Amino acid sequence: MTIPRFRPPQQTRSQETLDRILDAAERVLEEKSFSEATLAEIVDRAGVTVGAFYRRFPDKDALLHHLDERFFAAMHAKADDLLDPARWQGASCQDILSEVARQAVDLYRERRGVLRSLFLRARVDNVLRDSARLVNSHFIDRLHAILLTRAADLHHPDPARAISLGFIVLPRATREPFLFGEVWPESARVQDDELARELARMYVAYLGVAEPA
Amino acid sequence: MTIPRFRPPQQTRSQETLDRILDAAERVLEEKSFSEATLAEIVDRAGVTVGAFYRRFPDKDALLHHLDERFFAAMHAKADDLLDPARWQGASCQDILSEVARQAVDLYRERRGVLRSLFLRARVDNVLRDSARLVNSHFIDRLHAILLTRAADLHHPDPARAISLGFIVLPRATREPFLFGEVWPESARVQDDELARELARMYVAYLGVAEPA
DNA sequence: TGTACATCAGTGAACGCGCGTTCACTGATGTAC
DNA sequence: TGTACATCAGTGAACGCGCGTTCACTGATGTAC
Repeated sequence: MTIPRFRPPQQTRSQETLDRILDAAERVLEEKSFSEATLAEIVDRAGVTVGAFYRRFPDKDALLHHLDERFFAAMHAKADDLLDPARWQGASCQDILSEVARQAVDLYRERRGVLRSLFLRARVDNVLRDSARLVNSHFIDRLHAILLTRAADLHHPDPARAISLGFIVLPRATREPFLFGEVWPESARVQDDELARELARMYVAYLGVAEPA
Repeated sequence: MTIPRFRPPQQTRSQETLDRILDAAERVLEEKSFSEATLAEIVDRAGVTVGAFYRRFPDKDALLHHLDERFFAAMHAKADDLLDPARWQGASCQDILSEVARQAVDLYRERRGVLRSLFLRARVDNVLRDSARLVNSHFIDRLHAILLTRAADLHHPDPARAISLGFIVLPRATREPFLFGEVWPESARVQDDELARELARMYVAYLGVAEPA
């Protein structure tokens, strides 16, 4: 696994080219895996030629690493915003987890392309795997900080652990159809709203939140 | 998507060769994706040459379709066995779902290689996608048949739907780390036993099974 | 129970296509005086 | 405010490697009489 390198642009012209390449790449990745997506197609959509690509990136892999940096910076910020304790003063577990589930569904629907490629590549690329772990770790820490102040309401024998496990299950259950397609029969198809609602319900039930009287 | 073709062997010698190729393929797929796995490596491990491969299969894709047939036949049989109503006479939801969760974890650990390839390919190959849907449909039907006789115990507003959704979440939550690797930090790592136990607990809690007094 | 012939099984060198990468070149932008 | 020069940005044809696929061939197995 090579450390991703990247030559920063010196002129505004090249910054625009760079953005166009990255945007084009994301668009191609909506439909194709990273190895199916050819450089020819990407630069074509960006309206440049291969030479322009290799002026910015040492190789094709570096493109993915660059998408990774952009993406995980955004995710980190999202964790800070969504799971800010101040935001949830006086809110119930139910309130919090409903919103978390909804955000998760939206995220995976909107950025399925990049996410699929980053996710699959993380299996064999240590750089990508580590950044995924870091951001997941960040989310779990912040969720703990919020929910554990409500630990008295949770009837699971090990609330801290249950918060972690529940938060592992949530994205797994959410992203699969967006990233890899629907393998369930028609009758078991789920719309976004129902999915978010029921996953939140499942999480809440699992934690053993006391029913409001 | 082409219909998979397969020339059946006429001599026992060639049946052995065929088995060796399939076994070798499964072994290679433990570590690599289907496109990373080269025919050269597969036939090498099988101790034959490419020509022997092309005597049996029209192309590389047909290999995956053949693995698919073997695998989904086995899964169908497993559904019949595991979810046989007679087997669960007098058992609680808790009993049933614990066993289902345990079996799911075992399955995905043991057959991760083939499953990963079949799963990823199902996104773009209608034949594979349809056989996945069929077997999933079969599992859900049988689970309904068993659990709905206990519907009176379930406090979820729509028990039938909850059974379906819970059974969609279960394999999603189970297979991800086996098929695609662990993207969670050390502290959130889960062993097989705990995973199976907690997923069963989650499923039961979600259905709203009445606590035993 | 041999013998002749047809069919099946398997070999491995050669082919060719796709795709990432290179490189000699042209044009654009910035800088020194 | 021009002019000369250096550096940056981008072009696109050509290269080469990897890998799926083909094919002329040898050897093994079955069948008819």
